[in-house]
Amino acid sequence: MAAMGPENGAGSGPGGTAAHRAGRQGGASAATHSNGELRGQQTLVQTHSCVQPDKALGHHPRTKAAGWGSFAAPLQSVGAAAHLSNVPTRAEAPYSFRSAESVEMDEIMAAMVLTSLSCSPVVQSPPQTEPGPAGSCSSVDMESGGGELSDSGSSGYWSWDHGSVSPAPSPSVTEVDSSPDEGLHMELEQGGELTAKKPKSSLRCVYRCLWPSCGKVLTSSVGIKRHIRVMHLGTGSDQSQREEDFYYTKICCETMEAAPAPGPAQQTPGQAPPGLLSWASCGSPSGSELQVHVAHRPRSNSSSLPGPSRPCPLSQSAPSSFWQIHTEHLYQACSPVQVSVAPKNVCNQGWTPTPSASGHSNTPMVKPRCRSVSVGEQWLQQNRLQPMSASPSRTHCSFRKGRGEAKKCRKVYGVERKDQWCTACRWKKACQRFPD
DNA sequence: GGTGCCGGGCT
DNA sequence: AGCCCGGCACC
Repeated sequence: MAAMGPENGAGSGPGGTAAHRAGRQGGASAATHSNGELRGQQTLVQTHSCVQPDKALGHHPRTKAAGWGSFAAPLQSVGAAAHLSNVPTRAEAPYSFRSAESVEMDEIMAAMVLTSLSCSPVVQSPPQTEPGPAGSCSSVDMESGGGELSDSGSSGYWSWDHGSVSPAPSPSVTEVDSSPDEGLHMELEQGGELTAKKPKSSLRCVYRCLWPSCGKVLTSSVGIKRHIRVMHLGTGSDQSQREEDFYYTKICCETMEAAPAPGPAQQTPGQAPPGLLSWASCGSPSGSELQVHVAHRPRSNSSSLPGPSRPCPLSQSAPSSFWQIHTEHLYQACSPVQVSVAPKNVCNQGWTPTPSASGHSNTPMVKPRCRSVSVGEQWLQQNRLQPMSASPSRTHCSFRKGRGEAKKCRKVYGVERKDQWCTACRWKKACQRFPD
């Protein structure tokens, strides 16, 4: 909340009005003590928040990191500002008999809910409104950036193992439950639930704690109530028991049956599949709800990346990129490159260059034998085309590749500098420094 | 002929 | 595993 302060003034964006109205709703709901009425108010909040991000999306220019921040912050702040501005209104409510402390907490919670809910539809709207890859990517970062504000970090939301990457996405919705602090990402799921209806799915519901900086997700309503009661509301008062419903949200995850090949055939490029695909590159679970996460996952990976470079919808060969990186040095059994998904130039060239950029450029560093890398070699490494992304079968196949324009150590360094060749070349093996 | 590299042998 | 080389395919 403190971070929202400076933004309050600037929160009068295009979406500010809607958010403000949502804030009013949220404020009212916060003061309301009837659960049923609460739900009704929350529904209204959701309705408003569904509209608002679209507006905002349409008007906010997508820029780089500054863009995300500047967008996400207003989203957050708008709700908070709107809510705070409505405190007097709510205070005037005839049934505001709570203690000041309780009211304050309600305000916080209302702001939290509004903020999170207003952010959620952003996930889906970008692919729909802006089919461009940059749009889809940017929106992801943008909204997830907003999520960071009220939650603990960006990368720790999801606890699946990136190391267990498999080219084929495996359906595992249960991983949602395992994450200790999803935070707003669950709202993202919720947003996905609102708009992204997938064809066939089995419904599965989880319950997320809306308490600030908690975000605990449980699979049973009883459990989440107990969690809220014990962890947040404290023992006892019937009031707190009644408010349990307000401090958690039910999230129905539609577990879509795993498609063997999540290809672009089912959906148009630039929509959910991009996220799914790029997500698949990260070993993501596949699921209608999780596709929303997918849209975020790359952010966490690419958050450290400078600029607009981020996974793009074209990342269909991403899995194979991993494969290549891990099989690239099989001959000498070098330590596999820690793939930190560095989608440099990904948006421009698709996925295949990525492995070359990350894998090969890192190769000299990973190799046990240290040597200086010439400029020409660096250029080769960076610009080498990989018409066919290497697949695991590549190491098995013994067919001879055409030489083409491949530059090998012999060509690069010449026979006179044989000591600079890669080991494989010196051994008359397949060159590992400049693999095709 | 030069090159890339598979297959195999040697240490 | 590291090293070396014969031999083959490709250019």
